[in-house]
Amino acid sequence: MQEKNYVKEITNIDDDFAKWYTDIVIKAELADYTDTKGCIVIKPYGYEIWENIQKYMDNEFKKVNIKNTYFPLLIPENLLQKEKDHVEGFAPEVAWVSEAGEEKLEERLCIRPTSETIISTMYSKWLKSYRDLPFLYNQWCNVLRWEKETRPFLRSREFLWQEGHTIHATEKEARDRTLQMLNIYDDVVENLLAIPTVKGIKTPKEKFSGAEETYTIETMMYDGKALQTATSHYFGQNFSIPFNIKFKNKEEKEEYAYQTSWGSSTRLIGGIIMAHGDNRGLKLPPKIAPIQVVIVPINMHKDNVYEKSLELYNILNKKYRTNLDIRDQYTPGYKFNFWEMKGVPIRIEIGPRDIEKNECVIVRRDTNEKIVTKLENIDKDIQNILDLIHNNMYNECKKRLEDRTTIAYNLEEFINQMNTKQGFIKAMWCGSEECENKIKQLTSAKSRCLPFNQEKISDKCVCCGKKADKLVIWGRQY
RNA sequence: CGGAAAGUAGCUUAACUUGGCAGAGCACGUGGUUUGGGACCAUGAGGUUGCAGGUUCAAAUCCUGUCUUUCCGACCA
Repeated sequence: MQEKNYVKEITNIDDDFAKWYTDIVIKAELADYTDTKGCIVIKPYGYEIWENIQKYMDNEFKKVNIKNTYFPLLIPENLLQKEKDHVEGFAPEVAWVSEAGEEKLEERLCIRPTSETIISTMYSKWLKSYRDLPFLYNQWCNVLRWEKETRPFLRSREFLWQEGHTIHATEKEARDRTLQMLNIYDDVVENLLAIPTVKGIKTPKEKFSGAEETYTIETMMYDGKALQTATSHYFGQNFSIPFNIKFKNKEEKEEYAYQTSWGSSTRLIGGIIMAHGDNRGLKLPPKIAPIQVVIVPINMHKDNVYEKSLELYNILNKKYRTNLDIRDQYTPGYKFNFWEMKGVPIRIEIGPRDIEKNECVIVRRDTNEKIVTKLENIDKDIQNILDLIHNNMYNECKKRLEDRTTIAYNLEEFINQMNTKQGFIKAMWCGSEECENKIKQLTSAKSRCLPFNQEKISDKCVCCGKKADKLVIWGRQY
């Protein structure tokens, strides 16, 4: 039984990972290309993954008092100009509306690439007193960035995301909030998506345009490249001063607010595909899989296979997202491959042989293990196996992350390691942007973050050899 | 933005070099037989050869432009 004959029409994951990725996106019906350049349509199976992430994350936000809002898609040009770094960071990829019908607009409107500017403007209007604070708002929306090169979910011109924006009376409260939201993202990525993370702070070169500090959740994909799955920014007063977000404090003095923003996008779906997928196709973490259990009846028209399958479906569907595949035109073998490609965590096979013994066969997507079980135990077994699958998927990724994280003490080692085993490199850094640039130029790897979990592996910068006290995780990125 | 490659039915492609009826496999529709790892028989439908222009009696084929996708690099919360 050869893998090659097993899977048709999907590029081998080790031959061409990029091609494999786009094959999965299309064949598993997550998304499709459209006539609008650089923009994809997210199909029901992909959108349901997003909804499942959204549902969980939104609930976590609400637990920490975040309220949802909706701000305009269009932002007048003058607002964008107010924060210098921010405008410089985004200007090259902003799309403009300059006409409506036959009429040329007096002021151009930018299609939001992110909403700091318009939200800050409104915050400035709304804020009067320290008693009003904090403002804890989020919005689920689309944004547009005129990317030159696009890939489904990972980088498209229009994408869906959530952006949270908060203002606070004190620096400490804002800083705490920045980290609190980062921890929510960390929980989502680890416990919902089963992807281990590296948490840390970005170097000044890599931080968000206009931020004082940017915190990040970094993950490693199948090929060893890094994917930034979410970020949380502490702005200090960088926006509140130009946007005039101020309030009267207890001492009756005017003070500028302290601000945060944090975001995560449909890029998470790209992360799921690339962290977990294999040569049989997509492999979805049980907690966000649109279909958690698929029942494939065998010899459906014989005995009472159909009735038994339907019975089983009715039991399971109360508790799990279940699908009963009664398509008559496909053989069981076809369906096995089809649902594996779609990444469904558990398949149940039920045919005359099983029904005779009051059993069915449970097959795990992650290990391909077949488990025969009594029908009366099915509910309990499914829950256990879904948990096992989640943990196993997490551990597989964790193992890869550990295997492909190496330590480098000098530039020669760094280059050698990055070229032989693409992954993360732990190395000391002196703090200079020149060293970051040099490493980038020589290896195309960038600093991912200064991990919270700092170790002192040496006291010399991996690049220039000068005194260094910061540990940086480096890697090539998506 | 720089370099490269590719666009023919939903998908994979043949015909292109040397201009002369656009052909196949998969997928799809219908009827039937099947069903424990990608079934089979019969039959049917599906095309502005990415788009625009040029050369020619004649263009999928030659020329020019353009659009899109993919890959590599630059850039990029």
